[in-house]
Amino acid sequence: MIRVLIVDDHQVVIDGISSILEDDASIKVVDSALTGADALRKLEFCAVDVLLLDINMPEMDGIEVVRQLHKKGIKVNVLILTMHNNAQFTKQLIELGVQGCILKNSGKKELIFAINEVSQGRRIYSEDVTESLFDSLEKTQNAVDQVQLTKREVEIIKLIASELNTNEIAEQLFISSHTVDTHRKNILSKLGVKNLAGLVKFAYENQLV
Amino acid sequence: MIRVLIVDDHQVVIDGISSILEDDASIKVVDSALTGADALRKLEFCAVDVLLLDINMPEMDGIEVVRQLHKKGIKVNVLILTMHNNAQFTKQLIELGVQGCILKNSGKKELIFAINEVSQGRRIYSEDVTESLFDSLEKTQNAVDQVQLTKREVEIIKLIASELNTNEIAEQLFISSHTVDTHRKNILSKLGVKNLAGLVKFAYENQLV
DNA sequence: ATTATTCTCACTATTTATGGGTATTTACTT
DNA sequence: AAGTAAATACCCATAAATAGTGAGAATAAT
Repeated sequence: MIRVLIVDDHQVVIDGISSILEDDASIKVVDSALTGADALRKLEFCAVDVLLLDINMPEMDGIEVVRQLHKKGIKVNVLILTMHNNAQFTKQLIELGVQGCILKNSGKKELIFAINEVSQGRRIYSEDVTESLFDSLEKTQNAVDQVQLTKREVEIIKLIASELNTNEIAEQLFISSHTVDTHRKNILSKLGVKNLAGLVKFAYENQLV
Repeated sequence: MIRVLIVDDHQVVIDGISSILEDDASIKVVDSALTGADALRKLEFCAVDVLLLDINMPEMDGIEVVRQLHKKGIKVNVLILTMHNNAQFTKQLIELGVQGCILKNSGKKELIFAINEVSQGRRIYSEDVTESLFDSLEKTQNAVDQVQLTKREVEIIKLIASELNTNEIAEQLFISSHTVDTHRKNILSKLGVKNLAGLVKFAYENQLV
């Protein structure tokens, strides 16, 4: 028997999902909450296997709820319900260790299947979601080929990104610090960024780290 | 009929894969190459639907081959063959727009299926691979919770990462630049990093950007 | 009500980074 | 042989960041 707690700011959604899950003998909706705060409260006293969590909620959104769960040391399998399919968002969820994420327009079968998987500690991300994650990862590249950086410049970017200053880089490469300075200037102008921060950003977005 | 070009630095692997693919009527191995450079040469004159590409090769590795393909404007569906299952690596592949990636110890069926999918322009990443990608994404978080940053500090980190300097941040937040300076100092010491570069790195690794 | 944290501001001093030049040597291309 | 790109090096000047120290005011927590 899988005990589920439903969290959504709309009672109709809660009722709808409840009625769907009622049909399944292996799942029991033990409680529900209309706010994140309420969910956290109930999770402290109520044994729950799967937390069915809406993302878009006023005041405390789903992500914040998960963060609080971590802070309080409450361990529960989380299945996120979301309407949109944003990649940046998905990334965050995965990084938070959320077990699963399905779109709100998923069918009854998908929902029940997902709850079962998540309750076993397995990961479930609907195809649309992973697809959008891949898409977002794809975007980043390209820039490094657009900008004509020399080998030496790439080398120096990496060293800058690893927190070395001009002198340290000069020592490591056995060249004058003046030369490193020149390279820095050229890099900044080639990348069209204002300062070190922009440089490190570029390094990150182009996997030079 | 799917035309395949096999690239691997071991002739035995090429022969092995060839013999597997021979059994399938819809796939034809048109040629093979033992080095990345040779593969690039052959791709210019030979019509190929799917490039079956080994990653670990001396001199020019698979990733570099894909980069060169982009540079030369050669468009071909790439299916990567890999032995290990490294996440950082997978990320790079996805970012390069590689259609698929399967482990060398995959079975015959998986391989043929993957080639078919990739030839249609669809994406195929074996489960192990995506799993490891998820794992790596999960690791990054935590740090932001470990370090006790205040709201203001997080706010300032974001502004620094977007290439604003101290004065610009002060203007934007309607506070003195001295205050921003103090925050910067506290942030650097809390994060235990040496300079701006380390700060921006932290921002990136913790999705504060 | 008291404590603790956070946010705020200031001063000095030093180190680093940035922006503007110029110039030489090497290696590769045509 | 001439031209070009890359790596090297130096100068000057200014802007910005880092380090150290101290301290008042607002807020949240107990």
